[in-house]
Parts: sequence; structure tokens; C-alpha cells
Amino acid sequence: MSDRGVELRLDAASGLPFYRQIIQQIEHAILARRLEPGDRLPTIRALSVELRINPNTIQKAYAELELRGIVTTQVGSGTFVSDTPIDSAEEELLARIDERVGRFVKDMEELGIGRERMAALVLGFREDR
Amino acid sequence: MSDRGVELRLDAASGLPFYRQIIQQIEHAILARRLEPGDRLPTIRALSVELRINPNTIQKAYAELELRGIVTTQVGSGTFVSDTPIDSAEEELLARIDERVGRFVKDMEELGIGRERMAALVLGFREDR
DNA sequence: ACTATTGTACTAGATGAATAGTACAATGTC
DNA sequence: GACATTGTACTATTCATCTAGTACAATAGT
Repeated sequence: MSDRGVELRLDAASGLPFYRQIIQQIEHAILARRLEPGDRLPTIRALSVELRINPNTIQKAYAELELRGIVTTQVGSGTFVSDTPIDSAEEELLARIDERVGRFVKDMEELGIGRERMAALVLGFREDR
Repeated sequence: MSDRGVELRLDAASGLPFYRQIIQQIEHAILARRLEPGDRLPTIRALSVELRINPNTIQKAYAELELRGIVTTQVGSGTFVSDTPIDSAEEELLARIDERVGRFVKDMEELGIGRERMAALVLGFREDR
């Protein structure tokens, strides 16, 4: 069974709320095949202890993941990666997105731009002339 | 005197606060030479009426622009674009940044990604493995 | 059946930020 | 010098949103 699983790392300074970081990292782990269908996610309580945050915050993340069909939850037994968490069409799209975001972030960081500013630039950009 | 000046357009749905949109758009107008050194910006009150927002919101934007040396304010007469709002080294950098942001936004929009999501992806991206 | 373990629901606190309200100060104009 | 016009300062309200607290419900294991 090896080192299958998620290694969640929260960054309070990132500007992204915890629950959203969790979602993103789990999604990413699935795309990277570090999590596969059927794998069990850490229990809400276990994570809540490990990350030192409230159970509800993780619950919120898991709930959204379930809504998107990425995980399935079974009260009493846990939360599991769905059979087909991401269909292959979507998967390819996500891979492309990830690739572009990575390129962009790297480029911008080389220009000395921090994440927050990148985000602001993206939000405020207008094509107009 | 022509059509020199700014055409500010606020978008409440953009996720960026008004005062920041104002800053960004004025900066952009300067880079695009639609505003030049010495040009007078709309008065706080005039904008407050036109945009239907509180004077203080514009004041906040102008204050930050002044702090950055981009504009100069004279109580009684108004707010003006500084002599050298942006030095040429910085200008080139900003142009490059703008270009990359534009490319990125366009790419992502073609993939069906909205601004908010782009911002979240940027904030949460991790190079790790 | 019992008990522990899992997720769930609901409420409330806390925080932070953006914007608004209102009154003030300085300068320009006549 | 009076008055209008400009920016400024300070406070407070609104608002959203995340996170925490706490108690509940369902399932699994024995």
C-alpha cells in the first residue's frame, strides 16, 4: 500500500481559505494519481487534529468534494475517492489548466510578482483597449 | 485637449474592491498614454457622483496612488498625474507583466475558466511534486 | 445489543475589510 | 476677505465569510 494518501499542508498566509486549500490539494492529488478511486481520505477528526483546525472546516471541504462527485462519504466508515472522480475528458482539461497555471505562476514569480498581486491582476484585467 | 482622461468602469461582480479597480485602471491608463503627466484626474466628488459610490472610496484609491508617487494631490485644485509617474525601467516591466496576464487570462477564458477560479488556482498552486 | 467511530447540522463568534457618513482643513477664486 | 471647491480624517456600519463550538445521527464492529 506504500505511501498512498494525501499530504495536506495548509498555508494561512496564502489568502485562500483552509477548506478551499484542502479541496484543491485533494483534487490535485487525484490528478497526480497519488490518490486513486477507492482510497480512503483521512477522517475529519484525524485531520482536524493533525492540521489543528476545526472539524467543520474539513467537513466543508469534503462536502463540496462530494457535491462534485469526487468523493463519496459513508457515515461510520469514512470518505472515499469515487470510482471515477474525474472523467477523462475533464481530466485532460484539468491537466492543461494546471500546466498553464504553473507556467504563469513561475513566469510571474520570476518577474517578482507575488501570488496576491497576480490574483488581483487577473481579477482586474480588462481587454478593452 | 481631446478625449484625454480616464473612463472608469467599476464592476461590482469582479471580486476586486472598487478602490483597487480604480487604482488599477488609472495605472493602466497611464501606461497606455491615455493619461499623461500633468493631467488632472476627476475630483473625488465628481467621481463619487458619477460612479455612485462614497467619496472615501475614491480617496482611498487616490491616497495609495499618491503614496506610490503616481499622482500628486493639491488640496483646493485637485489630483494630478505626476511628472514621472512610472520610471522607464518599471514601465517596461509593467508592460511585460500586462502582456503575460493578458495572455493568461485569454487562454484560461478559452478553457472556460472564470476570473475568480483563475485567481484561486493561482493562489493555491504548489510546485511541490 | 452495545459502543466506538464516522459524518452531519446548526449556531454563534470572530475577524477583517470595504464602504458610507459626516465633519474638518486647506487652497483657489473672485 | 468671503465663499466655493478641493482633498482629509475619523468613526461607524454593514457585510460577508471563515472558523469554531457543541450536540446529533448513522453506521461499523464486536
